[in-house]
Amino acid sequence: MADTATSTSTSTSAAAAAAEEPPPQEAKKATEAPKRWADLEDDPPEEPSASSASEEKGAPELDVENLAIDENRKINKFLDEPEDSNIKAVTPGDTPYTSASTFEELKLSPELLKGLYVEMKFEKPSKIQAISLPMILTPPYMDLIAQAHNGSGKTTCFTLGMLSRVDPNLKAPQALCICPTRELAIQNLEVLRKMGKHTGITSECAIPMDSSNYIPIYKRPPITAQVVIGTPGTIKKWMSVKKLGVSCVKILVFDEADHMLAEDGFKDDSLRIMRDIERISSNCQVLLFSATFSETVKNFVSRIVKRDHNQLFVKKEELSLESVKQFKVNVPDELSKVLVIKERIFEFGERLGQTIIFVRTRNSASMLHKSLVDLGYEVTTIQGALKQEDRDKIVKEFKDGLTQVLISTDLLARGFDQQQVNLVINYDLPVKHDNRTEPDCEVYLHRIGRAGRFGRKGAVFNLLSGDMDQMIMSKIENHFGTKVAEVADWRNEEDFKAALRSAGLL
DNA sequence: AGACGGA
Repeated sequence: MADTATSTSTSTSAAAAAAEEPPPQEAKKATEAPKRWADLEDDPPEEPSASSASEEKGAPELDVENLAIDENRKINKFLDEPEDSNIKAVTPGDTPYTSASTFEELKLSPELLKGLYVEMKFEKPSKIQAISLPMILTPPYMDLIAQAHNGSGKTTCFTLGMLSRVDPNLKAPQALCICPTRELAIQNLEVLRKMGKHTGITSECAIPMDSSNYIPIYKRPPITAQVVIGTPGTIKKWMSVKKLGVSCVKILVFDEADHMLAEDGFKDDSLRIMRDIERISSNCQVLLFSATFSETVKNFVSRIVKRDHNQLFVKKEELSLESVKQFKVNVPDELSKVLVIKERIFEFGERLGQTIIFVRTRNSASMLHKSLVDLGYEVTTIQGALKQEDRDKIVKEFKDGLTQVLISTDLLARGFDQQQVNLVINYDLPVKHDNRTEPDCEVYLHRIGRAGRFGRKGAVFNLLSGDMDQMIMSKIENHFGTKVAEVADWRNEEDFKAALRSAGLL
């Protein structure tokens, strides 16, 4: 699996190691030796303005806050690696974190190492893991805001963090992870159970029970699982009826944190949970993970966590995955979108791997579903109004490879990990809920990240009908500083072939 | 609008 993303020595770090002139007897291993980030500051000189957090260009109005937060921090370097380039690390003071080139360096338990190597088949930490895990696992266990590319292994970071900080002998909830969807909670729990298989650590999913075997929480015994992963409503509920005690919780994770802490409906519950836990368990470590943190959210969340915290950020221009080729397809009207899918994409059949088609509303999900089924295609559709049993079934069928094409609302836009997905189709572009003429660039990035997991090849087709779509698309391109190639003629099969070929899918 | 709950 490419999550074991290689490279511990890069051109920059090798150059830096050479520059520091290690003692002769160690020279041979110089590029492998653990390096303090501070050792790497002789990297390509940063612009003077980049030496403080105010380097965020075009945001002078944020400077005061940024400086207040960051003046005692140190920007260590712009890490430079192909698969996860330019992660900017900011740590308070001089905390000497060492990037971990192996899992052994992290002093994990033998049981956990076994899970990593045998169950997960990992070899060494990916970039984001190498940087974030020492921050997570080293006392004084500071809070962390971590941004990293889609499919780069964020889940492993916080899952490993939770598993290694739990005391196996203490039978009480010690780690909590909060996710925006039930599907993501389930998926994260599956990863944690697999990784922690040999540790004996217990875990439970905090999502609403399906109607069939429903037992109200107040009739159930208190939760004793050591790790609890779930959705905010249910976790809040369990806490409020005293079935989920948090006095022993020492690590609290927000997956898709920008969404959890900024979005109405999530924000209140998330903050409430965080405050309640911090009141009872004062030194609880908070980890915020996401592929996206818009400037405003970044600013907001850095004030939510403790003043002394670590940050890892990626420039938005560097966030689009190189391995996933994006295309735009101009079509005359909504109806021809179905034709494009039918005649220009489905014609390639299973050669493209699995496909997710994103739509804006539940309604258009149903409509598109019906259109494609009427044309004789086998597609499934998932959205939040379905019964949990049906949601589970559809996800399972897709993950088992039994279905090829899945229509989804933004329910699956974030975090959904299915490595066989090579193609993402934006049937509707992601737009802001309060202003549909503006793109939602964060959602766009998450959607396209469903393809090309762990560095695999992938393609995205954005179906555009009309001037509005084209304008929104160009705003997305401007935001990420990318040029999205155009499929010249939607009726021309060769144009699509060429696109898919250039994406490496044919 | 869609996700989160639970009335």
